[in-house]
Amino acid sequence: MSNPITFTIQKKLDGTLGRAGLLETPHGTIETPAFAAVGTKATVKAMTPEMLTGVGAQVVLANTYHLFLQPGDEIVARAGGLHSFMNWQGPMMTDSGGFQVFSLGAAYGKDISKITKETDPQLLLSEATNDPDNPKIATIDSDGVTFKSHLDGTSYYITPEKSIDIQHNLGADIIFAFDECTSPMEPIHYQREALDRTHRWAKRSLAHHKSKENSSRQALFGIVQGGRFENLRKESAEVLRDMDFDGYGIGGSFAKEDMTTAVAWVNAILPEDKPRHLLGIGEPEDLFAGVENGVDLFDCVAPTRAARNGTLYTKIGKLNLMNAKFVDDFTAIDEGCACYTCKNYTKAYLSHLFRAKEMLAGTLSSIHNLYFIINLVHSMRLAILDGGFAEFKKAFLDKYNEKTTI
RNA sequence: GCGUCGGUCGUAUAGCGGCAAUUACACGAGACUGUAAAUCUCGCGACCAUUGGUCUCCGGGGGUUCGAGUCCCUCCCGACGCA
Repeated sequence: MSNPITFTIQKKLDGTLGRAGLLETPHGTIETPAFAAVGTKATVKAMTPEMLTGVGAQVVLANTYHLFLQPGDEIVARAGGLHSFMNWQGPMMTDSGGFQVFSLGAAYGKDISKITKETDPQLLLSEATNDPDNPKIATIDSDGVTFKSHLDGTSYYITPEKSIDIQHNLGADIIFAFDECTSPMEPIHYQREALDRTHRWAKRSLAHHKSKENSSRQALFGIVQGGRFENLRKESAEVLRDMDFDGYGIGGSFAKEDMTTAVAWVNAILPEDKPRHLLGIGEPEDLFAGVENGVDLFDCVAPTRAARNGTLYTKIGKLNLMNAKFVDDFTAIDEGCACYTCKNYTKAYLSHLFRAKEMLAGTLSSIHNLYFIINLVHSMRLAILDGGFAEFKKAFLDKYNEKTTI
């Protein structure tokens, strides 16, 4: 049986874990490092597939939980799979629903997300803690997770096998094992327990996947967890390394300063010849840190969500287009940017679209932000290939972090 | 001319004796990292301050009251009705 994907390292970044490579999938080759556009519900919000291509997107990540609820994986299967359903012919991935274990569980109704700056011990809440004001809608047991649909309240029980079955119906080129994304606030005893569970689920996901014919055309990535703890992260990398996954995801939510170290611990252990995907990471400084530490793939909602909310990336930092000062600023969003939006529109126009609540605001902004982030990661790849990574990183970040008043 | 109902923070509203005063929108700022998100949070009379305080404030003027956006008188303005 042939492998669904092939990963080739083209060049390594000297003195680091970084590398540039080619990841061949049934729907095309991804040049890595690469940034995947997030299309949770089989659409990158506000964008058509043609726009995605125009922005340089190579791969789209959709979501198991959301598509299972709506429209249902059976419908997607009858449509011929995600690619034909959403008219995206390039490579695709699906997340397993593991993130929803976190976002609809421990994080539900709370002010914690993928990267948490808060280190307030008040937030040291165990997953087991139940806040009566915000009853979580995902509850974990040793076998799987009960989700109460955020759409209509119906309860569904998702096991590792169920997640794989759904992902087989969805038909992405790369799928992920069902895991538990934990909060960075969890104490070590809970991380230990959750990690053991994630490892059991990884094994079950893999066994179930391998038992199906789909495993010849869909690759399965196992997901490393372990919170902020070095011993757990390393153990997780070792345990998963010894299973026959096609690649690896690095998951968990982090305190800001923990992300880079966790990635470095893990990637020093994971097999070098398999691709690694850092789940849900996407701010420029984090992308540099990921690439240097051996990450090949990223995905993040930040560029598209921020875009819809009026925040645009530029070489000199982020801009909130809702600010009064942009109302009559007739310059491009990001001077010198080659994207469709920057070539054709001004800040004043985008500002007007946002204030007028016109849909095009989200579209034009998403085009720019996705182009910006995808192009940034692509530039990192080129810098690895031509040997100028360190210089590129310094030049970019110096300018990006320079607090300029516009 | 008579009668009725109304005039409150940019706009629209709430308020029926203890109010710097409700709500929405607008406005100002901030947040957003495997999408419960075209969303959310905060601010929106002024000046000090650490909790808090001082002043100004509900069309104008006068009055009743410990206390008035709220009650009374009067004037101005608007809508409607009758002439």
